[in-house]
Amino acid sequence: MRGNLLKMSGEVDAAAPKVDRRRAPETAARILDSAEALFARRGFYGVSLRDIAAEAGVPLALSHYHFGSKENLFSAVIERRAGEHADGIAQALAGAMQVRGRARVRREAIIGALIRPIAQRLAHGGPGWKNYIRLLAFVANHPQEEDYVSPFRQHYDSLILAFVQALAAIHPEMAPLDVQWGFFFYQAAITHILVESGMLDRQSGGALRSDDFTAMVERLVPFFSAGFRGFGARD
Amino acid sequence: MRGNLLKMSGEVDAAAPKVDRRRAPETAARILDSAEALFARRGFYGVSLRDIAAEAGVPLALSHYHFGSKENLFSAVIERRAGEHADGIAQALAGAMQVRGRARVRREAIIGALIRPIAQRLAHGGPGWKNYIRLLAFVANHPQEEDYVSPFRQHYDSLILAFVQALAAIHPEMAPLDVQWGFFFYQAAITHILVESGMLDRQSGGALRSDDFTAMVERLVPFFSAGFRGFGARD
DNA sequence: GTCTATAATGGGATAGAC
DNA sequence: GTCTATCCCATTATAGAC
Repeated sequence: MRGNLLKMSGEVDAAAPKVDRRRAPETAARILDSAEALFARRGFYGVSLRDIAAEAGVPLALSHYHFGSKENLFSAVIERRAGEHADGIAQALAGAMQVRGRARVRREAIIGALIRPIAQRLAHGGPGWKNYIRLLAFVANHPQEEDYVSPFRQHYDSLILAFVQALAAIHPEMAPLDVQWGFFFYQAAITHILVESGMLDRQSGGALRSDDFTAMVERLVPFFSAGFRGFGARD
Repeated sequence: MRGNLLKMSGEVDAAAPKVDRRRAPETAARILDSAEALFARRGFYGVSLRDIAAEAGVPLALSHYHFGSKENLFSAVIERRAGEHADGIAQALAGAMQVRGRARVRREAIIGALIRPIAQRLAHGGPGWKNYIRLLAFVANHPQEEDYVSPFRQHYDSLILAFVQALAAIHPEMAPLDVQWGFFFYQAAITHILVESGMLDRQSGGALRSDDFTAMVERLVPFFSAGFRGFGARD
């Protein structure tokens, strides 16, 4: 109704106002960024591909062109950063396992090796990393039977196992199952904290802020380290 | 096509096979039960009113007749048990505040007063209570800006505040903000544990079960009690 | 209060021009 | 690679018979 009548004017529209953004990688990245941000806030079912495309400023069809389906897009969001994220934590753990000294010092190094790389990325990784970490926590709080959770599981289960083994190694006086329970409590707390539900901010009347990760880490490590003492860890 | 042709036979269908379930309260309760179970597993957006009606064995229209909208139904699910649930916890806290003895004993009484009534309902409250508690944890892990979260907030914020004040009262040697951080960590861990994401079961290879709430409570209370010692609580 | 039918909208996905 | 238009189905919600 509009284009056909003007077709005959040929290629005169050289100085077209529309930017030429025929660059697939950039477009795909924009879609991933938007999906990351929206999935992190409202979950897999709470976001439509239309929402994501609108946020990215691209037509709906491009999300299908680049990723095929909504589930694939979700997986791609996880995959984009999973390796780098897990590697950073694994390196921190490796460093912590070299720490020598009293049991308490070594234990706190290991405990800190999980949360410190995460806090670092939250503070200096930019908005993409913030959204990614929030999304990971969000997914970890969902039933693991859900299909879309599987890419998350594959990357992080072995990582957690390595932490439990490292703690068990420096605490031979503890029952291994108690080590596992303790680390599960720690992991559980982190998982809730990182979704930034806003509960702490509200309940404290603003005195404590759940996005003040520096303050949070400084409390988290000694608190959970002391928790292991409650299970008979020597110091 | 079917009913009209037989209409003339009058009221001979006295022994009709279909049960007369013209009892609104029972039907409404069935819808609430199904909604509770499904929302607890897949969240607000992950469940359709069709899913709920099918699970309840009632026509779709009845969910609108009894509750008006999906959001209202969600609120009704929360409201049905919120008072009884919160009262049980408040009573447990009141009992814990009467406990005398060493600081550690009194502190563990308060810490246990949050999780014990919940574990009790999980063990003996029947499937409805199990689903309800899982749903509460699920909601607590969602951004508090979401509209459907507000009925949750209204019931539980003041409850948590009472716990923090009770702990602060028996630990005047602690900085009040540290008490608040510690209880937030505790609450955060519980919030993740109660969604039963299945992480513990998988990571432990089945050695630990996140639905073994008796074992969990016996570990949870001493662990988090010890955590407060890491913040300088006397024992 | 219950139930069938349908309205009205939004969802994921695709065809085909450019 | 990009974009418009559209298919087809699921969704919430309502109208109206019983």
